Amino acid sequence: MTETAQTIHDMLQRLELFSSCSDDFLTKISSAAHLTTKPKGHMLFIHEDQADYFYLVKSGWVKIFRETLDGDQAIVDIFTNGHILGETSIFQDDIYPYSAETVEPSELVQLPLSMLKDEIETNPKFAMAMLSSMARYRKQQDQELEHRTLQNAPQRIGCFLLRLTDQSQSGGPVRIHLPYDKTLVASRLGMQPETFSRALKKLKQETGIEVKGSTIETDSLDRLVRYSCAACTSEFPCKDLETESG
Amino acid sequence: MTETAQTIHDMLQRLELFSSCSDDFLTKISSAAHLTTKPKGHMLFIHEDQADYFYLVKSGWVKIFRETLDGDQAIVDIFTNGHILGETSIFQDDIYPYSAETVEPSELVQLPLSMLKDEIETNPKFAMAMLSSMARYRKQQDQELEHRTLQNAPQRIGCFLLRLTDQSQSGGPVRIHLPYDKTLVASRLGMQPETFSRALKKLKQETGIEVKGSTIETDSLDRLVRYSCAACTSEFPCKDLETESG
DNA sequence: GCAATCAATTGACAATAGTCAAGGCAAACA
DNA sequence: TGTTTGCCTTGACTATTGTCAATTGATTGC
Repeated sequence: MTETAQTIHDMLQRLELFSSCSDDFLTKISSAAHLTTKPKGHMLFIHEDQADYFYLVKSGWVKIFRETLDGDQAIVDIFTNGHILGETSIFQDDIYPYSAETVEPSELVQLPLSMLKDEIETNPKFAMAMLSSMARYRKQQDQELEHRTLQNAPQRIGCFLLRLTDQSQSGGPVRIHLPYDKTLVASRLGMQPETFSRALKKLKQETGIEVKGSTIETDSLDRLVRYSCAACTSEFPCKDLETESG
Repeated sequence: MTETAQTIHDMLQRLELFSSCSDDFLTKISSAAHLTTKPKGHMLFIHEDQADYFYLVKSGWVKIFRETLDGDQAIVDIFTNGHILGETSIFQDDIYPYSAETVEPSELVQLPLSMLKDEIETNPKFAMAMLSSMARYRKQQDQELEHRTLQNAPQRIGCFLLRLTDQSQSGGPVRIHLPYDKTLVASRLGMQPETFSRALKKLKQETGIEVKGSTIETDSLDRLVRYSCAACTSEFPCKDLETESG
């Protein structure tokens, strides 16, 4: 096994999704995989293209989105470390259901869908893990839709910030760093950049957070939680909102 | 096998999701199932309750939703004939991820989750069918989120109406009947009843549809498609938007 | 048949978010 | 160092949607 293959093997092994896979399988798929570094703005695949590979994000950020004929786009999600994307195309006649593009310089592992399909069909535990991952993702997307329905712009931003924090540690001062452009955060939350800018200002007034460029600080998350989670059906800290799948 | 069990058996057999299941399994789960008729407004289960059963809708309509402490609710989806709901709780520690309530008088089949779990773990083809169903549903929810982002109220209504039509037959006059209250359609589309009422009026002006109570008529779908699908990433007719799973 | 109830519509107004245009700021580059 | 570029902010305005209140309309039950 090459050094790269070994690296990929170790990465996969650490993912919960692949925890039920044999070492043989991991070795085989790792050998067929490619690890690449892509600059910001690289298209991984396009909506409705023929799908032969799925991707694992090693580092960086990748947005998945769809766009209308006149260039308007809706961002479905933005993934980072340990998330996979494009894998659902094996259930969609090998057609990608969305487009994917790096939004920061990113390290990506390209893996053959055919081997994933084989493994699902032959390893019941893996199929179960896959189902589990999809159910978790689905719940997350349901919540996303809920937020669009019940939360206004400042609340959606507050919720976004909270999800960037380590929710296990509460109390005490917190520093949050936006992982990518504000314009992109805006789009991820379904609003215009101008709205984002003004809504962040409002959030500052309402919760006393400090905004310095792409860093947000606050003495305590309390006020942020009270303000943002008021219009939500889940209580803070939101559980089950982590998933590897995309 | 009782007569009811036989009825349920036959229903399940006709669903794509269960097409890979043995007759033995269908007989077994049908015998453990209950077929009930519920009036409008009956709660099937509540968000975060312990989940022991999943449900199949035989007729009528069931909304799945979540609500905040102050009673605001977000409707995730509304299901009818042949759709199942509550089944994802087996991947969520046997906790229902949303609440479910009938919105029309409905015939429902209550089925034990434990047997579903067994079948997934022992029948790889069924696991695959389950994955397939979830992937399809996921794509549909992604599109729902996209619509909230890109479409305005009249367009969302137009799109909703189009999805109620038989999209294979095009051209010629069409009559569409709203399957439940306008208030509920509004909520399903993430808007207030007042907004729905005004948006429907606007849609009428823009596309020439005729609105009489809960019946909508038009000489041709052309104008409706042109107006509603302009802000969408999929072209009409939208494929892959049908699923049995919920 | 009539009251009661709930759904739906409408008007007037408020709040929220989007659009367009103009600057400001900061990182990157020559 | 100065310029360029792209991101971000701000102002002024518009559009869309929400809110509250009143009314109409339709359906149900007595």
